[in-house]
Amino acid sequence: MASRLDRIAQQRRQKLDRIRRRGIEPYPYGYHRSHTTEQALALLETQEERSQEGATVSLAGRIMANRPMGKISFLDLRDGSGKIQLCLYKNRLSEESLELFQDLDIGDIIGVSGKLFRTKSGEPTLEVESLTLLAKSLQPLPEKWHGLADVDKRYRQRYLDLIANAETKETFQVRSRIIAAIRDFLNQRGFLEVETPVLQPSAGGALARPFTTHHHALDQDFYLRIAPELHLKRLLIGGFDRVYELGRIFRNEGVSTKHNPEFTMLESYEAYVDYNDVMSMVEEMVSEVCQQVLGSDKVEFGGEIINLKPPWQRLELRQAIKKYAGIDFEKYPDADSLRAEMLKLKMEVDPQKDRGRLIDELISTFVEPNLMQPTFLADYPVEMSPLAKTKPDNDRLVERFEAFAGGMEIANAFTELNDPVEQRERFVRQQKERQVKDEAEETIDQDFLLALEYGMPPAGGLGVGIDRLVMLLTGQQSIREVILFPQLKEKP
RNA sequence: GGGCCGUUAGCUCAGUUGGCAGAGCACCUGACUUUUAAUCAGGGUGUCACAGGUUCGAGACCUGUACGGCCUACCA
Repeated sequence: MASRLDRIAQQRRQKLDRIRRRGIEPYPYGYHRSHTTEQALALLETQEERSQEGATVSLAGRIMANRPMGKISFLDLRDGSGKIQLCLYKNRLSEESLELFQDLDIGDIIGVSGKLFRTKSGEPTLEVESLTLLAKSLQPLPEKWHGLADVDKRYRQRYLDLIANAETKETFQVRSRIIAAIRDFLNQRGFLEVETPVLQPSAGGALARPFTTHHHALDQDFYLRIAPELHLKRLLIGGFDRVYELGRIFRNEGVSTKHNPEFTMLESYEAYVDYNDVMSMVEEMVSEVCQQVLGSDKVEFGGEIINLKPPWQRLELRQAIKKYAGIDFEKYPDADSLRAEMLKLKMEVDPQKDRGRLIDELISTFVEPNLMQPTFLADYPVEMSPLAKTKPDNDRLVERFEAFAGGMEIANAFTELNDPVEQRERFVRQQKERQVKDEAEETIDQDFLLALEYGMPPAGGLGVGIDRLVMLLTGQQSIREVILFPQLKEKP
């Protein structure tokens, strides 16, 4: 709503008008800078080493501070690479530049050229000889010393957060490097990066409520994908032996410090390996990425030092739940008996939950919070994992593991089920159970089942929650701190 | 969904027992030729989130609403 313009914005608009009246374009099309501020600092050092005269350089960036000292003004200029001090001698500037300077504010984006020197106190400085306005700022920046602390504002106006808080900028630079390092790791191992549909006629590969949308020309409803899994497996069938996708997926569920409705997932599939091989790959990948991005394979998270160096602890799920909850789920082969046992622990148990979900609750309540150091939990009940292959000697368990660190689940992987008949049975059983409980009906991806019938090589598949991995490596306790524009409720 | 906490100037925050709306930074005016959280002198720029209620009087107390945070619940 266009309410009353505040005082500062009004003053700045007046300055903007004055600048225009003098025939200066306040939003020109470009500026040729010769150096970034970082390069300029390096150049000054080189000049000093060789005792050279300062050459003229041109820089561009945002004015971050102004310290007028009578006939001299010192400004801080910031660009993407860093910042440098500017020095303006008012009596050495042209009248035109001087007039322009009077109408500049902190926050304006300018181009400057002049010679580099060092002040008495040793500060690298550019003496401004010419001054060009590149963009007039009409809004005051957040305060320079305390920065921007209002969490709501930091997320809704992330650009201000990035300007005001160096740590925020650093977090997202690290995020970018983590993702690049993951790509490097997988590419070097011969994985092919692919892209599969976000819009899907049936949302499979995970059990989560999807977002729905509609395509007008086709007059057809679509789901936003909740996982890329079923399409990536089609590519294994098509003959790509190693594929991965790094992309956004969407789940229409709760929002919390560990959940955002859209988040970034890595999924990889490798033919002719099983979940043990994937386990080795995960610990190598995470520790190598960490080493490459942070220069260490240890990170601090929630006040604890987490050592990501392989090998990670391996624990059978059954033993882990025994250890932390005192329940051996193998002794309770159905939901009712397991629920009764959980009630003895004074857990509030949802009577709707099936055995798989009860076990999941045991994991998240008792086990997950204890897994600060990286740990693989292995061998999950088949009810929890309809896409995973059962163990050769036990058809109630599947070859699946989840990786935990910092008390969070960061990866999920299994030996992929490639028996088309069994896969169909598992889907049908799952669908029946869901219908009994009157949950949203899930359509079976018939096209995927058809694809499986052509033969999928035995394979190990992996899913990694990139946002949570970034949280772990940057020490952030909220997923909103590692997503540039997290989902928030619209302000009225 | 439930519980607790928060919302005061552009930003960061005070505001006592209910009694004239405050500070620092930013901004405006002036001084200052090596400052760097520059300094000095002067200036307060506000729908106290919103809507009701109690009261002679509400930023404060009560009720409701919105948004946010934390916890919890939900969640392959």
